[in-house]
Amino acid sequence: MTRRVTSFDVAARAGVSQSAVSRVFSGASASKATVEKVREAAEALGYRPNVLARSLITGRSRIIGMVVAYLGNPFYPDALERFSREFQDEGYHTLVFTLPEGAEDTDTDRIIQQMLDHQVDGIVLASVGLGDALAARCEAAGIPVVLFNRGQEGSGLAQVTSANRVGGAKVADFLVAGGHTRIGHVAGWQGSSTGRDRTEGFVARLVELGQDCVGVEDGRYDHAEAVRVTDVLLDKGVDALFVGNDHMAFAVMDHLRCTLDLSVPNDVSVVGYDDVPMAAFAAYDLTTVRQPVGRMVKATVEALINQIEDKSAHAEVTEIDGPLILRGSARRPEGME
Amino acid sequence: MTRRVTSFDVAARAGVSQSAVSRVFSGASASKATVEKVREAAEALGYRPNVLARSLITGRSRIIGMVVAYLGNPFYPDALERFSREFQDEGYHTLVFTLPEGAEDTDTDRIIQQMLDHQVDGIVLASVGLGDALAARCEAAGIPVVLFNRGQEGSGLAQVTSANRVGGAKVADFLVAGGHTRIGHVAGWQGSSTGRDRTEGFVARLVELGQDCVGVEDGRYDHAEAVRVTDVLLDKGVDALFVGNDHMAFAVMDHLRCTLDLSVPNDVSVVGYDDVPMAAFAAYDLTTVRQPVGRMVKATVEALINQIEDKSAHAEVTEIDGPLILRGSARRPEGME
DNA sequence: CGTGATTTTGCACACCTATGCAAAATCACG
DNA sequence: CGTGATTTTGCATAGGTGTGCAAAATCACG
Repeated sequence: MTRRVTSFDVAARAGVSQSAVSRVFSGASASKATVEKVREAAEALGYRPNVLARSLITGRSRIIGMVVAYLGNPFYPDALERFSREFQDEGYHTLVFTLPEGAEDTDTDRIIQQMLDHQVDGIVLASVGLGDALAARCEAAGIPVVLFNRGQEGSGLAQVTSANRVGGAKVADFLVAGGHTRIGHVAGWQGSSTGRDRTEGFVARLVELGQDCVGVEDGRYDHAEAVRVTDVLLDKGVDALFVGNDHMAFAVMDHLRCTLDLSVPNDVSVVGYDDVPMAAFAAYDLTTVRQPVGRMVKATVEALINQIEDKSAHAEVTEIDGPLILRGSARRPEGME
Repeated sequence: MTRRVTSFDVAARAGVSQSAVSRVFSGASASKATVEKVREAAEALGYRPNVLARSLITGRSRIIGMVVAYLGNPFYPDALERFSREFQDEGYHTLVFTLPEGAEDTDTDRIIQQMLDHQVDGIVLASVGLGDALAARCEAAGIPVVLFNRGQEGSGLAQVTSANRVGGAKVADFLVAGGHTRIGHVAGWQGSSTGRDRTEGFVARLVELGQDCVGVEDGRYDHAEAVRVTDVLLDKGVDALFVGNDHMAFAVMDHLRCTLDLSVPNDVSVVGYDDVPMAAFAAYDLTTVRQPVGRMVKATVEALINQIEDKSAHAEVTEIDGPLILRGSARRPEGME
């Protein structure tokens, strides 16, 4: 294994000083002639700048810390893949941090320390399940943070979500227009902003339309829990269910159809939230509100990089609207294609 | 923003030299007394060793490069999450690299360069879709590599897969025992070892049992393609299908049931491979061969770390056996629970 | 206490690049 | 060509740690 080739080697061969080489590769000013000589020598020697040394001295690692929790919900892998691509295209890289199951404060602290240790330039918190404490600590550490698919009121943190309240309202409009009169809601986890917002927008619009929600039960973004509370709502005689995300909606549909032998949408209409790829599978054919992952990711990346490169850029709150995707799991209003 | 606290600061406060501090934190020998003093001073100042400086000098980053491609198949997010956890527990971290859609050689080169730039200590290639060229180049770069869920014969590379041939054979046994006489196969991508091995084990066992496979069609691990070739096989009058992975099996089942209005398993039995979480969903209730992700990941991590810490450790080829999980998508033999 | 064996410690340097500063070179222009 | 303005270049140092080497300290033991 031969020694690494350094900027000194290149300098020697090109007949210039090491700093000249450094300047060429870090984009500082240099004369045409030197740039040429250095490029040539570097090419010949196979030189590449040492990222570690560079980071050490500039204090910028070009690494983004990405904290994820439940990749079981297919919305997140999709997002993660896009994040990785986008960051790569911007010259950054993605260091993944996974929070253990029952994340304690001590775990949170460890994760943060590790991110600080690696001197990440920015952090994406990509999961509704992440506690407020984590976000607060990241902020306190002076590293730019963007919350993805998660809000936190009054925190002053940058955040990107879909228009959850509006989305909830769209579902209310749709179900009422479809002639449903006993509408229930398997809510997303009420400890999360997405869960609360969707519920809030949904219930508020129902009331505006002169209906009362027959029941709201927290499904906690969990399969088993969603099934359990579905039974509770069925006891109240619902004819339509708005479920807080697609992942739970699948469980609810399975339960209705396979366990209880009910028909969806004839006996009960089901509407989800997210529009994960699986929602389009024929077995579910789920009517749902689309979260525009692509645009959400782009907005997040942009916001984060802005903060990193221009420290004065202040935190922005972005909400991206998504359409209701009409499929077969919910009865459609007359004449609506 | 206050300056970082360095080993010199700690040394000053503890009344020792900087090297003493270094030794305490890198686990070298030191007297009880100094360890005590240094620990105390470090605690008081909130000192943490600078990972970059450390990596720069030791040449080891404690970062693992993880190359993934299609996170659309839920098998991989699951694996990724586990990898991240396992590596974290071992004091390593996971830098994610995503290959663009139509990965060209030039893309591959760029990824490799980026991994070299970051001086990753090891690499996990976690996707059947990754070309041989990538693996070869990683190897050539002198960095330990382990192929996850992907083999490459005669390459001398370490690899961890499930027992794909055996798994294929299990499916053959099961379908024949179930009384099927016209068995077809929607194969996994034949450009990948997993695809080929499953097919090989399956077909070989069928022949052993005195049956001929009615047809083998490459589904290329793709939804649309799987559906297309299913039609081809149906034209040949199959009464059972072994599908190369669960992801395709879902598409096949949707097509059979929802488009063609056939019954699974009454008209056609379907068996998959992977046992992703979704296979247990009631809508599919898919009989499938389980890939023991947990054990596969552990084996991969172990093999990689062995190679990293003991350069003399040579590449091992690990195959982990998984059971056939009986569910409702395929007719069961008499008396089999 | 004396002597040799062993452990602990500090010094100085290596790792590789970016950058402030002043000298050198180039340019513009009368 | 002369002079000042501007660009380019090299020198030297910083960034924070690990580690070989020799000196110092400790230990074992007669």
